[in-house]
Formats: sequence, C-alpha cells, structure tokens
Amino acid sequence: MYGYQLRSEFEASTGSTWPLNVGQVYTTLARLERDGLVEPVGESDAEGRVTYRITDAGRAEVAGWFATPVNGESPPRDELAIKLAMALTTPGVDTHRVIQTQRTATLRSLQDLTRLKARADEQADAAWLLVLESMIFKAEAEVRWLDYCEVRITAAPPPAPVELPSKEVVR
Amino acid sequence: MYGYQLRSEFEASTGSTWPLNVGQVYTTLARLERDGLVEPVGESDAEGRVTYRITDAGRAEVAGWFATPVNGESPPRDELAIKLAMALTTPGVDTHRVIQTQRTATLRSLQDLTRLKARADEQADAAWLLVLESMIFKAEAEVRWLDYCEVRITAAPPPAPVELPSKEVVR
DNA sequence: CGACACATGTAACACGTTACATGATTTG
DNA sequence: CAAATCATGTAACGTGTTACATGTGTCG
Repeated sequence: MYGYQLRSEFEASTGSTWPLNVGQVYTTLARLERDGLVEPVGESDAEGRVTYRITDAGRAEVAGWFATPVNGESPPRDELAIKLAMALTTPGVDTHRVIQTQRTATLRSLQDLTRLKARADEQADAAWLLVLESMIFKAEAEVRWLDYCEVRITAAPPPAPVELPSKEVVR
Repeated sequence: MYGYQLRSEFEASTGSTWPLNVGQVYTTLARLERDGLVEPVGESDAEGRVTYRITDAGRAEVAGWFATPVNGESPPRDELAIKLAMALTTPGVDTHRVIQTQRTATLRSLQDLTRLKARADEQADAAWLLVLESMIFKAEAEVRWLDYCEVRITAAPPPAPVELPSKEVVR
C-alpha cells in the first residue's frame, strides 16, 4: 500500500474515531524502511503514489511480535494507580474526592464506548470491535478497582500523618 | 529534597522493584525547573547537594492533576488489544495460539505480582501496595478478557477470508 | 476560478531513557 | 589504598506527534 491509502483504511475501520495525522504515516513508513522492515516497490507511479511492500525481515518481525506475549508494563506506568497512591500519601489531598471524580469520568467514558460499540456492531469491523470491547472491559475493571480502593481506604484511615519537613532520609 | 535522595526514597518504597536510573531524576528535575514548577533552594551545600523546593506554580499543577480525571487513553494504544485485532484480521496467524501464549504469560506475571504483594503487605507501604493491587486487578481483567475473546472467536469463525491483493481502496 | 480531496514529505519538539563523565566521601 | 557509595550532571537516541510546505487533480 501507499501512505495515504494506509491512513484511509485506518480511518475507515475506526469510523473516524482515533484521528491519525497523515504525516505520522510517512514518518513511520520512513523509519520502517530505515530498519529494513519495509521497502518501496518501484518509484512513485503516475499519480505520484509510492507503494510499499513488507520485506522478509518485516515478516519475521511481525511473526515475532505475534509469538511474544505483551509484558504488562514493568515498571508500571499506570497514571491512575500512581495518582491514587500519591493522593493517599500526600497530606491535604482528599482521596475520596479524587476517586469520585475519576469514577464519574470513567463511567461517562464507558457510556461513550458502549455507544461506539453499538455503531461498530452494525459496521461489523471485527478488529475495531475487538479493540473497543477491550476498552470496555478495562473501563469496567477500573470502576471495580476504584470501588475496592474506596472501601480499602475508608476502612483503614491514613496510616498516621507523616512528618514531611524533617526526616533524615538517606542512610 | 535533592536528586539522589528522591531516587533513594523511591527505591526504598518500591523495594527495588521498578528500577530507576538516577540520571533520569536529574533530567526530570531540570525540566521541572525549566517549567518553573520547582526551584533550587540556594546553591549546592557543603556535601555538594542541591536541594529543590516546589513552587506555587508547581503546587497548582499538582492540585490540577489531582482534580482532573485520567482520560483512559484516547486514542487507545493498548498493544494487546491491537495485537489480537491484527491477529484476527491477518491471514495465516493462529489467533488461538496468540491468546494462549498471552494467557499463560499474564498468569505467570499475576503470580509474581501476588508474591510482591505479600512482601508489600509486610512492609506496609500504602502507596506501593496500591499500585501493586492495581496491577493485579488489571492482570485479572486481562485474563477475563482473553477468555471472553477466545469464546467470541471460536463461536464466530473468521468472517469469510478477506481478499487482500485486489481491493480498490481509496475513493 | 476557487475550494477541496489526494498525495507526499520535512522540520521540529517533548519526553522517556540510557550511557557516560566527574568528583567527594566512606569503608573494608 | 582500593572499592563502593554518594552525588551531580550531560550528550545522545528513539519514538510519538504536530505544524507546515508543496504539488496535482477534480468539481461546483
């Protein structure tokens, strides 16, 4: 395929959710070519299009990707978890409020996702549908986790206020 | 605090899981100072330490961060979901195998996490514990999602093989 | 004609991350 | 004394991302 085409396919399948800057397609294509995973087939054609083709190395890379499990983020960069952890240990932050704010936001996005899913169901794009369902699962899990946290922290109140200023730390 | 100290605290609280390169502390500190969120208090002291202090702007930033919900990744960059979606639509990929590989990997990491949690429970570091629990919740949700996907794709077999090569795409 | 879709590409930035350089101080 | 720890910092890279530059073809 050529760059513009890749973008078109993508936009079509995601129903123009998930905006994708065309420029990024070209930068990525260039980087893939640099790494030998992809190669241009001939020069630009009459309409100025430059078609690319996957190489053997590229195929190997893809195969490897499919064969290798995704290692769930180590170290953990989960912003929400970190935020809650920080809220809990930072004096003067209403953790309860933070949780509630997040909860309503997550519920709202869950609604949006459900709406999108309905659209995707009609459209019958299996790939995009799968991604959406994954997001729904995640959002639901997030709500469950938030509820769990709430119980957890109301049960065990802040573990004695920390004294920040003094505290000789290292050694 | 000063840079080295920040790193020490961090390592201590995460039990030396989550390795953190010291250099990163200094680059980050420098960038925070550049943005006026943090400022050095005086020059380097006798032992060569440079202490930093949060500014009002920094405090405001933090407050804003706590008040704003995390918007769950839009566009969705979930590698696993994308991988499965691609597996489903790429001819010649055994989606079943991909799911199984991931499933065992996730279960294994779930074990590790549980072990870590036991350690954290003794250590009683509330923040780190919370992060760990979040990861456990996520891992469990992932397994559930994988099981759901498996049922989903064995129930509805690949939606008629796609013809790749032809397909006039744009327009 | 002027606007819009098609099509390609480049320059630039921020951020996360690492490897390396440099010294002072402690400790076996 | 040598090795380890404490402590700071810089140069560099890769990637995701955007804004911009440029040109062709189509259509109301």
